[in-house]
Amino acid sequence: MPADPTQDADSLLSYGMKLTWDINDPQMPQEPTHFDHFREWPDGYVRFIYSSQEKKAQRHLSGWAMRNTNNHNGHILKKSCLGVVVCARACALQDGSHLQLRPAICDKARLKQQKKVCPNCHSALELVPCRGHSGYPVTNFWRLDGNAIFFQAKGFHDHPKPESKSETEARRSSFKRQMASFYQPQKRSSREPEVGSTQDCSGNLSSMPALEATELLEMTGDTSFPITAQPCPSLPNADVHRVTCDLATFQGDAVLTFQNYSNPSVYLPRPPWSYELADPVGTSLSPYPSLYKDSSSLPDDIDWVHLNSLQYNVSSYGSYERSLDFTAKYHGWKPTHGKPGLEERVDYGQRQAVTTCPYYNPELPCRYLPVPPAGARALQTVITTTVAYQGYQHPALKHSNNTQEVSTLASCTYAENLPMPIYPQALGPPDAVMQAASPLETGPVKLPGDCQVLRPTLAFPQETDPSRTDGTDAWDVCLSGVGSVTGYLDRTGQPFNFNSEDF
DNA sequence: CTTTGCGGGCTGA
DNA sequence: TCAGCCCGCAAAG
Repeated sequence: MPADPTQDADSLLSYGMKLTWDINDPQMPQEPTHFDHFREWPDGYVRFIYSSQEKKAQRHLSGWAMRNTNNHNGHILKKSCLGVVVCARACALQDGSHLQLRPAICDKARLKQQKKVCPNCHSALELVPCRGHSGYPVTNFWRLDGNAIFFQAKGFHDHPKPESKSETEARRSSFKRQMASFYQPQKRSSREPEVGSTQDCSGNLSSMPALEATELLEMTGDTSFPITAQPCPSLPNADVHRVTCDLATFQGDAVLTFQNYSNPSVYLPRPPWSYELADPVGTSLSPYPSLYKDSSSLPDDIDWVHLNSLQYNVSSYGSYERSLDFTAKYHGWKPTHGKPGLEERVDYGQRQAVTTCPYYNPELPCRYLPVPPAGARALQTVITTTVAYQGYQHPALKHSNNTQEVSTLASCTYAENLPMPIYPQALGPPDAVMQAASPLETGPVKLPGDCQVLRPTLAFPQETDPSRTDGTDAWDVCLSGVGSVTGYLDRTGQPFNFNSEDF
């Protein structure tokens, strides 16, 4: 492999993170010579510097539903996260996924949106607010300065990703096309090709046939509902690595998510869990083929029942993700939590330590651990170990000879927003980039786009609630088993996100 | 109609 | 003073 400057350890930092600046500085770094690649899903206390020519940066786009917030500073655009809209009953969709709608940005539209019902179970919708910034919504700041657009994010999103804007738009347009074809069947023999031809590798679209279009109309009255809201993992290069999201292969799940949130009118605090890949020994290749279980056998698998309670957002990625979860167990996924404010001081590579909750470990009781002493935090580090998943092929990939796709998925073990500065050399063909992300790598490997595994400490205001200090709630969370844990995990986000970001 | 950005104004720390 | 948030307005799609 030719030398790639971005393989340097310190290149793991975004260009924006390499420089010392704050969005509020009187003087920003002048005339940056390098820019970061646009990140659709920034998460954490990150800074990026985009080219002022970057269209998405110009539009201050984000995958997260960010609304404008007045900070009384005309030079700095501030946006805060609206969270995600979910089914209050957390019903499982046909494919096992859950609704994760994009909150309408406009207040009025959002109120209308919340008055609607889940298209799947007709129960109420619930807005899960973002509280990832010391109890407040995550905020994003944009500042145009010279030839650069400076971006700074504060806080870690403590909820699943909503549909991205592009996904929402794609779904709506697809829905409209489907409607057109549905009511004009004589002109179009089948609407399937319409769905299949959709560019967006989204569960929303791939599962459209799960419900009849007329049914959708009756249930929703408009086109604002995705059939499944969990964005399907797509690959960094949608053209080369497009994978059909085979959600239909996932039938065996009985995940009772969100069961602690049955009242749609109350936004119950969520346990301060986050997940971090703590892989003390897991750098070796996993014996995956022997571990992977076909989805058809899973419901009868007791081990799987246990694993299922540990897994992270099982719904969207189907059996593929279940295998990842299986791997996660073997490689020490740790739920973590933190306290408000601490992350303020943390930058990439210095994310604070986290407390491990051993509930994923069948040998240990499930306990909510209190905030650890600062010293303990200091001992913890971000793990950027590559975990080998390549033994398993996503069902959608089984028919492909492109094993590179598998390694692409398998290698995605890095924190979301893994900073990747954009140097001219780094803008090569995606294939080359992905090859660089071989699971055989022993060190951190950059990935284009956003891959999310490491979850830094989250900040929750309720963590200071005295009623929680005895861990009772945590017991509830843990011992309610599959439901609560995965429910929160669902809300927390997806560790394996492969967002289709343009290259 | 919705999104987006702007800005006035209020509140609490 | 700062941050968060509510509101209304206007432009744009």
